[in-house]
This record gives sequence, C-alpha cells and structure tokens, in this order.
Amino acid sequence: MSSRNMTRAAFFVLTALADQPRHGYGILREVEELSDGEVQLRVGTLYGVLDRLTDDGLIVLDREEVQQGRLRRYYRLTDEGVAALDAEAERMAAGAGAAKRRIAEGRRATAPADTAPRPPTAPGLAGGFA
Amino acid sequence: MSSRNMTRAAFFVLTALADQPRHGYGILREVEELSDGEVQLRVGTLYGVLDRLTDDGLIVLDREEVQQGRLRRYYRLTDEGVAALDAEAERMAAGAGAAKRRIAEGRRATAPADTAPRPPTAPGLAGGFA
DNA sequence: CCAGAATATCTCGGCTTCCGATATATATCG
DNA sequence: CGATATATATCGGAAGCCGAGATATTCTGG
Repeated sequence: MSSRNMTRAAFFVLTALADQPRHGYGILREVEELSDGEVQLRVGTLYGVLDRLTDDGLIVLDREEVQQGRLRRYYRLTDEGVAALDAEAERMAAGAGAAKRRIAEGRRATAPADTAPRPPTAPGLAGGFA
Repeated sequence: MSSRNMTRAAFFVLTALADQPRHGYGILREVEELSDGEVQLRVGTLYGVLDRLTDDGLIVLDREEVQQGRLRRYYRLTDEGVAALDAEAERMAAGAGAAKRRIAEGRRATAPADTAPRPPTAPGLAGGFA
C-alpha cells in the first residue's frame, strides 16, 4: 500500500520507543505489554525493522550498556520519528473511525428486512457455467 | 506481525465494502475517497487481496453486472467479514491511542527543562480519537 | 549442580504480500 | 484520432514477516 506506508511492525517499535529509549529485547516485551498481549512482535522481525527505521532516520542508537554481562543496545526516536509516529497514529485513528462509521451505515442499509426477496436485478449475462 | 494480522490493503478493502457492495474498480476509487486521498490501493494489489479475503470467507461475490459494455463484479462483506473489520478497527484505534499517549509521555520526560515551565494541566488530548 | 527458562544479541531462508508494468476491451471527450 | 476513464486480470521483482537456529550469560527450581 502506498501513501508513506509504515508497516505494523515499524509502528509498534516506534510506539514502544515513544516514552523512553529501549533495547531490542525490551521493545519486544513492551510491545506485548502495551498492546495487552494482542500484538507479538517476533525476534526475526525486530532487527530488520530496527535497521530500516535507522536508515530512514526515525530512530537512532542512543547508547550501549553492559548489564549483568549482557549487552544492551538502546534506541531512541528522533524528532522525525516522533512526527512520523504521530502522523501514522492519526491515519490509523482516521481509518478506524471510517471503518466503524461505515459498518454502522451498512447495518442500517441491510437492517431489518431479513428475508429480503432478491430484487430482480437483471444481470443480463454472466455466461459462466455451462 | 502476529495476532491474526490483517494487512492494510485488506483493511481498506473491507472498509470500502462496509456500507455497500462494490466492484473492484469502485473499491479502488472508494478507498482513495474515504481516506481523503491519503491511501492509494494499487490495482496490482487489489485482486490478490480480493482472492485472499474470499478464501478467508470475509467477502463473497455478490453479483455480476454488465454496464455499458463493461463487466462489473460486485463483492460484499460476510458477517464474518464485518466482525473481522470491526475487530481490526478496534485494534487500530487502541494502537493509535497508545501511540498518542506515549508521545505525550515522552515529551514530558524529555521536557526541554529551560523553556516555559509546563502548566500542570495537560493540553488537549481527550483520550480517545476522532 | 545441572537443566531449563529468561535475558540478550543477530542471521538465514522460505513464504506472503505489495506494486509497477503490462495486456485487453469499451466508452467518452476534445 | 488519440488521450483518458472505466473495468478486468496476470506476472515478476522487491520488500517484509517470522520460524528456526546460533551464541552467550544469568537466574531459578529440583
């Protein structure tokens, strides 16, 4: 899809980083938590996303730490990253709203008349099956 | 991404069909219109999506018409399709809300310290979305 | 003490999905 | 008469997702 398309994975990585810098594994856990367990960002997905977001200038490597013998590589949002996330959130909210509104409209249209006898829309021809 | 992931293209096709049945080309135009020109569903994307949604039982072929010498193949949402779209809209709204909230938290945390001391009451962020 | 889980990094290959290009056909507008 | 709009559909390259595996340390339960 077009229109400055941001992938879902990228969106959730940015969201996880929106309040504070985090390292890869932390992002994984945070995405699961912030989505109430609904979204599970996979390890195999993460690093590709991190690389792409870095290339696009939406995140930067903040710092590296060694905690209890384990390396932690922290990333943080750039100003551009914040702006991109904000714009994407706006688009998603708009899309969700549009869907909800249309579902309501559809319900109204299809509404009560259950056994609606097929209106005689003469298809003319559809010459399919023999 | 996991968690019964629906692609963006699929989401917008379902949204375009939510109020009434439409044919392929009509979906293309409707998606552009309902998204205010923000989202452009591509022709090369459409038919694959339509096939997948049909296989998944979220849409069905409603009817075929010949208008002005041109074939029109109308699709419509199934009950399952409506439910799937509704659930996805819910997830998107939640995701958008989470992102917005976190951006606000991040701004507070990264606060430019020197600039005007933030008045206690947060500015407009009425929780939800539009 | 040792096995297994958790924490932490990263790569590879297969599969799915996206989309530009292309093909076909009719109708309309300048 | 050529361009644009309407309308269908396919193909192949590119991008993206994710299961699986590699590597290494620490924590926990039995």
